[in-house]
Amino acid sequence: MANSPRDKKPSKSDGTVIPLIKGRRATSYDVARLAGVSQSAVSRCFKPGASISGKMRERVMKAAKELEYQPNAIARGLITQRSNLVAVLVSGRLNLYYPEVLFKITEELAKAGLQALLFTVETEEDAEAVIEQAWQYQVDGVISASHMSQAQYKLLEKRQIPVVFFNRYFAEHPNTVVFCDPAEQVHDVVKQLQALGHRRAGLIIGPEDNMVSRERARMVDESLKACGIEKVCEVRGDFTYESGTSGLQEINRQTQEMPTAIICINDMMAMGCMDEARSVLGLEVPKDLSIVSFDGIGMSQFASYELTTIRQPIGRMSEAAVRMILERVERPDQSHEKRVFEGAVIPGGSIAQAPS
Amino acid sequence: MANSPRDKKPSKSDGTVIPLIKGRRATSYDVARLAGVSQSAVSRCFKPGASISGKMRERVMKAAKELEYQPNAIARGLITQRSNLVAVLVSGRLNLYYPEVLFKITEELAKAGLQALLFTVETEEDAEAVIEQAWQYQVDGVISASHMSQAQYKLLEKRQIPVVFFNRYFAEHPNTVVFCDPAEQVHDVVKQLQALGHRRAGLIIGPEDNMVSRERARMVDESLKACGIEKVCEVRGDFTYESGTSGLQEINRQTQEMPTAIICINDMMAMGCMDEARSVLGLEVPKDLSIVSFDGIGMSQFASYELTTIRQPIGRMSEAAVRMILERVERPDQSHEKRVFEGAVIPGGSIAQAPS
DNA sequence: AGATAGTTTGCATTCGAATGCAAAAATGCT
DNA sequence: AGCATTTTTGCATTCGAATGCAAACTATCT
Repeated sequence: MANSPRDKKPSKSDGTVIPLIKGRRATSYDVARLAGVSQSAVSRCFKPGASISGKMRERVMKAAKELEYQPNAIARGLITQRSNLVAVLVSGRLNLYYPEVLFKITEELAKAGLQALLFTVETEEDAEAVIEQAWQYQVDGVISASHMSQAQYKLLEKRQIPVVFFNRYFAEHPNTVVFCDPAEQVHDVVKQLQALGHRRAGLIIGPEDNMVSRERARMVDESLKACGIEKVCEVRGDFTYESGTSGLQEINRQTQEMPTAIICINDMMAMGCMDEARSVLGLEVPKDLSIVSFDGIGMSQFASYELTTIRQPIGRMSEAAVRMILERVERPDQSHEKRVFEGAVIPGGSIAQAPS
Repeated sequence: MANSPRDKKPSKSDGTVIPLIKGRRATSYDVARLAGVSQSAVSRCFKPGASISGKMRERVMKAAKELEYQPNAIARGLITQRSNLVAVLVSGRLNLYYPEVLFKITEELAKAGLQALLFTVETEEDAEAVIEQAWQYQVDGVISASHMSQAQYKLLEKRQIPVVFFNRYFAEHPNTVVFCDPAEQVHDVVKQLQALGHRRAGLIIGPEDNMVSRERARMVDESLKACGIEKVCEVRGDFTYESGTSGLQEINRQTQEMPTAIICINDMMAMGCMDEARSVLGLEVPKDLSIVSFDGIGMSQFASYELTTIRQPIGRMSEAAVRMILERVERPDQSHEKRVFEGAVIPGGSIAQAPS
């Protein structure tokens, strides 16, 4: 066993370097042979901070360049127990909040030298399968912006895979979270509505099991109460545009007299709501109906909508999520942290004086 | 060397199974030990179609379940030379065509047991870095829906990494491609414009280096010529909403008299264009200005826009792309294939009789 | 120069699963 | 039962990089 395994490969024993067989990629052994050094030296050249002399580094790098050598991340992962892969769980549903988050997170991960392994998750059953997949791939961490049950979270915890929740968390459990708390802004916006003479509002909320929706709805309820605005109706949607349109119809059906303001729990539904109001119910927005919402996705500011909405600082939140995953990977036993960002009101053109 | 390496791990030599040290994941050796079989047997149990008896499978599976064993995809990848990872290159720019494609592709990959390694690419320099990353991760293939130079493609080819291009290709090179060719539909739409009395059209195209834009523009030019519609103006955008708004402004500036129809090379720009026409230039769409475009993204059918657009069958195209990657991975020497899908006109409310 | 401390380097082993080969077991056939 | 086949199983090795340890250098100081 004194010989390196590579010596069994076709190579003249006199040390002459033979060309790589077509398609085989250069390994650290190939580079070592060409540079006339040991494989360990090659390895160390590619490890920042390793003990290596300038001369050696130069020789190795030259050989590496010649062979177009790049360390094999898979093999590295095997030995270091770090894959540098992070599973990112998002919903594929057409709620355009997700792509924005996803792209931001991917970018931030890339900056930190990590790769995003993308999973789309629609239900908790999906999450089940996804978690197993992620586990097989030895992901260093999981950023979850989509469904995940408590049991599933516990499983990941037990397996010591750090999880960062993006805009969701389990109150009963310590967990690492990035969150946007728009309480303040909700209050501002509702006060604005009040000042504009609104006394009756409708609410379009999200799925029952969705925590963001529940929280936002709670804040809205509180603020409405505090401002003396009556909630005349509450209907449930699923965050999509379509459920915004049907939501408004539903409100229209359930009330004898339409409320003067609609609060939607996310922008997509608000857009559906606005379109429905204008093109089907023949209402003018904001003259006849004011609409406000949450998220502040890019689209919400298109001239057709110009929503008054409460923006989440997605960029900062994504950055935070990646930082936190990194930290938890480095120091898994560190205690959990919750980073809560404020929202910000984007004053749009979707609210106005209440009609009399 | 007669002992399995695992025997060096803390385990009583009498064969008693000791509990896993906290956090260490079970390996095939652990399962083998617990089940009293060899590691190879365990491995074979998880390989579909391997030669194994029912009794053996049962025993192993029981032990595997107990230890929550799942094969380590990283280690497997190392020995099989297949990572089951596919790099997906998209643009992170706010062109909402990408998220749709991305989510579809991810879903299809998952069905085939592959994982999407997500990369956002804005420029060819980005592509450079991304290709190196992908190479390090031993991806089995690349699906590129974003920037990639010919040199970069050649590099991947040389490294024997199959590439499937999504809506782009190099004419000078054999390559595997999924493409949407809307020539027929362009002709239909332009004829419709003609029938509606349009004689002067403006064109908002995409970046010069973008092949989809070039091709679409070429088809539009041809059809316009064939239908006797004059192209009064052509301005360049970058596929974003904003470049649609500024594009229309530019057209307004460049022409003494506005054209009666605008053809946008993608939906996002068309939406910007439409909003600008309505809210800034005070034009009614479609009464004063007809707008048509390409892609058929979800948003384009929102009631505020209802674009007449030429849809790409993204679902089928994504499925095809994944199939093709799989095929090329299985049989790398197979000749290339180009799958060309027709577009489909979505008749919207964004065109009407030309004003006199 | 010689002793000492500090760097660099190479050796050998390790990560966890897959697989060619040969041995062992099960099956079929006379 | 005896022999030939076929199917299962285990052994030993392999994939490619990282790393603890000891050996081989360098640099420093007296």
